[in-house]
Amino acid sequence: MTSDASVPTPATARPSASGELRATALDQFASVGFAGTSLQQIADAAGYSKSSVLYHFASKEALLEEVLTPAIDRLEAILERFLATAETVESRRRFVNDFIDFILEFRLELHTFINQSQSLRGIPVIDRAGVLIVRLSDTLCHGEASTEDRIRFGIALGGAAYTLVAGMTFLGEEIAPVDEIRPALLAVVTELLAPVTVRTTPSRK
Amino acid sequence: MTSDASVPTPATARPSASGELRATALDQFASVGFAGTSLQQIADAAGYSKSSVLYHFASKEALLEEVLTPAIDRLEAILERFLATAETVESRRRFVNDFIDFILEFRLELHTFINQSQSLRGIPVIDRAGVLIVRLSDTLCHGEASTEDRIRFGIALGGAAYTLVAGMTFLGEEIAPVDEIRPALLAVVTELLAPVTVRTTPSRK
DNA sequence: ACGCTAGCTGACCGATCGGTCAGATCCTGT
DNA sequence: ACAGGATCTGACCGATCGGTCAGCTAGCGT
Repeated sequence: MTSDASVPTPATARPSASGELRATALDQFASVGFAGTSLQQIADAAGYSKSSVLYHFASKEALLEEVLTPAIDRLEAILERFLATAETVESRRRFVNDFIDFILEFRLELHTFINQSQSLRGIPVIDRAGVLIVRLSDTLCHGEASTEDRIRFGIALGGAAYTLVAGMTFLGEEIAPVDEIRPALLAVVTELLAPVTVRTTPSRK
Repeated sequence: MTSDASVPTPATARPSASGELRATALDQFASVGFAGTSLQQIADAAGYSKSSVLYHFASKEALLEEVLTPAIDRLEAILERFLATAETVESRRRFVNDFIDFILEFRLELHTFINQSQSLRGIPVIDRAGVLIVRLSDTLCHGEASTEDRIRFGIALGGAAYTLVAGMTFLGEEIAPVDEIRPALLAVVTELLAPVTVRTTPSRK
């Protein structure tokens, strides 16, 4: 990906060491937490030495940044796209669809950020994600701070992050396939964020 | 609200050292995580020495157990009460009400458990809570494993835990008072857990 | 006045933390 | 064959981790 321009990169195999380390670190960060994950654990799980991890990434914090950045970029793109067009029932529905795809694709990154942003304040990528979430919330609530609307958004966000990572592992024994989860998740999140069936008009006082 | 009935407890002061330590530890566990919290931090924040913490609690793990146990006991009582009576629309509504009260009263404990149960497996109180959650989920879904119903439950659980602790701190700048949060939370959770029932619309728009 | 105990603390322990550094190994261009 | 950069590693560093222990102090029953 990053380093090898000429080398053919088989999509099936995982030749890149830094990629392997990123993936391993993400698993650990999402399940044990950033503070609870040691560089030694990451190295052992990925089959490298701790020194190798610090060769590829300047520090533990830098590793976190590299791991989370793609997800934040994607979320930012989704928000910008939503803001670029006038809001209609249709555009809001499309936004929710994008959002679901984002959640499903970056569930581990989302879970990591959602559950640890408080304790990781000061790390640039975390702060970036923080203002993004606030913008998202403000956008969906049209600036006016309706407590219930904000709670709807918070529950959809935190609930999805929890359910897809932590909840699935011990609620459903085996994780249901994405094609089964997606429609169910879409239905619930749509209900929370775009209650179109009941009140199609955006709440304006 | 956490009224020690007969003990002469001046509401302003906080006489109990172990109580002070429990409260401080809970704050830290919920915001920085169990692994991310050191005994030193807890001691400093509470104004004691690390040795004092270990005098009152046999170990860091024992401290966690003491901190979480009241919440788990309460949750267990709520479930047993729900199971004790035949299920009706009314009993389910009452259960949701109990559940909301539980979430509001034990938000920090719930958040701590919800977001860290994976990494804390093996600790008795965590495992106890785990089977409780599964029983709750099975009860609400009537055993039949409807993916959407399970997702509804997971989102309500994880979403509430997130919103009331992490979400509120940076979505709404100041935390709204409980009397404002409760009805909103009740509406959203009812919508998620008791979809058959008509939404209790105060419809004040 | 005395001893006893509960509460609390600093000194200390081995283990592990994130991070540095000097090589060892391998791979490629010449 | 050789040079040189990329990759990887073990040894090592100071700091901090959870936990132990002996001792200090204040209050209370006698």
